[in-house]
Amino acid sequence: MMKISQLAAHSGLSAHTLRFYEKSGLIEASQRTGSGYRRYSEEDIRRVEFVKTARDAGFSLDEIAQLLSIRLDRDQHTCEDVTSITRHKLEAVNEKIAQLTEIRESLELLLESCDGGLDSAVHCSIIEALEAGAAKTTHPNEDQATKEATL
Amino acid sequence: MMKISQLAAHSGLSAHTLRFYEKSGLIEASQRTGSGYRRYSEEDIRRVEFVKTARDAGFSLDEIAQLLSIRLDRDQHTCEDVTSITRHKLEAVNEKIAQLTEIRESLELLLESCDGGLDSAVHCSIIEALEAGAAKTTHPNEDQATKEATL
DNA sequence: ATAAACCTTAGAGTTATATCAAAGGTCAAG
DNA sequence: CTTGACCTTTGATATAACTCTAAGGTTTAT
Repeated sequence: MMKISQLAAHSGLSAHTLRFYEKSGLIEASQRTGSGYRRYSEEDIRRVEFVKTARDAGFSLDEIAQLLSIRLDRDQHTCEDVTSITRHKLEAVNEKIAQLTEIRESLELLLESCDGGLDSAVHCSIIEALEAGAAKTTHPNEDQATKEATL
Repeated sequence: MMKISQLAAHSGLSAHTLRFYEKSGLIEASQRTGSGYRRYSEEDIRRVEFVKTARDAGFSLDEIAQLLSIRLDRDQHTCEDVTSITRHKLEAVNEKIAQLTEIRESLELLLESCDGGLDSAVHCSIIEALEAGAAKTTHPNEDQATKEATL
């Protein structure tokens, strides 16, 4: 039976974060000492490790909550339930990467245009490019591009 | 001289956002009507366009504030000042992309391991992988990986 | 003249994920 | 028995960039 600081050291999550995850309904300490200290059982610890692993894999706390409820009640769920969450996550990640890649291209274009020298910025081509509205490198998707995939 | 809603339509930023940018010190309406309505001059409008373009290029509002102050006082700054901001941004974007790419790999690995069928998740290999601690695909960089590039 | 559409402000709320602070109770060692 | 490390709770703070609300004043068109 671990105390919270031991579990923190063991899991790589801070005691603060463990309490926060508990408040969020992700984990719990199945026992308390008489004075109210949390005691984590082996099972509790495995759950915390699951959360940590899922977090490292990129899942949000909400998604982890879904995965946990599947884990706790496996025979009422299908593999498809799990892959669905994972696929959606993967799509969101891919979308975010695509956005950032566009931004990277914008920035690289800006940098290419400017020597970066130590002389005055009076004719700095980056400033000029931003004044000329040179943001969108390629995609002219004004449609409903406001998706913004929160990730 | 435009009113705020006209500038909103023109710039693609909402009137709310324009007021928010003003409060943040990025832009202003150089005049007001007797009743207090904002009136934007051509110069004001160019500044708003600059902000919008820079935002679309991926700069944060803080970074845009820096760029604006350079733009307003070009001969007191060098191209290096501008490229420095841009390079740092590019580095942050690259780091974020690298993180997301690792996450993508984790997710793809998880998906590969699971058929995603409609049968019970009792033996779902994704759940099992998360229980086994299969998060980190490659990089074992435990060092100071807590950089977390806010972007 | 009245209704619709527009404008103003200050300030609160949102999202996600923590992180910290305050005020105090508990435990182990010397 | 005291000191220091640890634990508890509630609730505030942080980040970034909005987004919205409330309560009210203005403009324009019919």
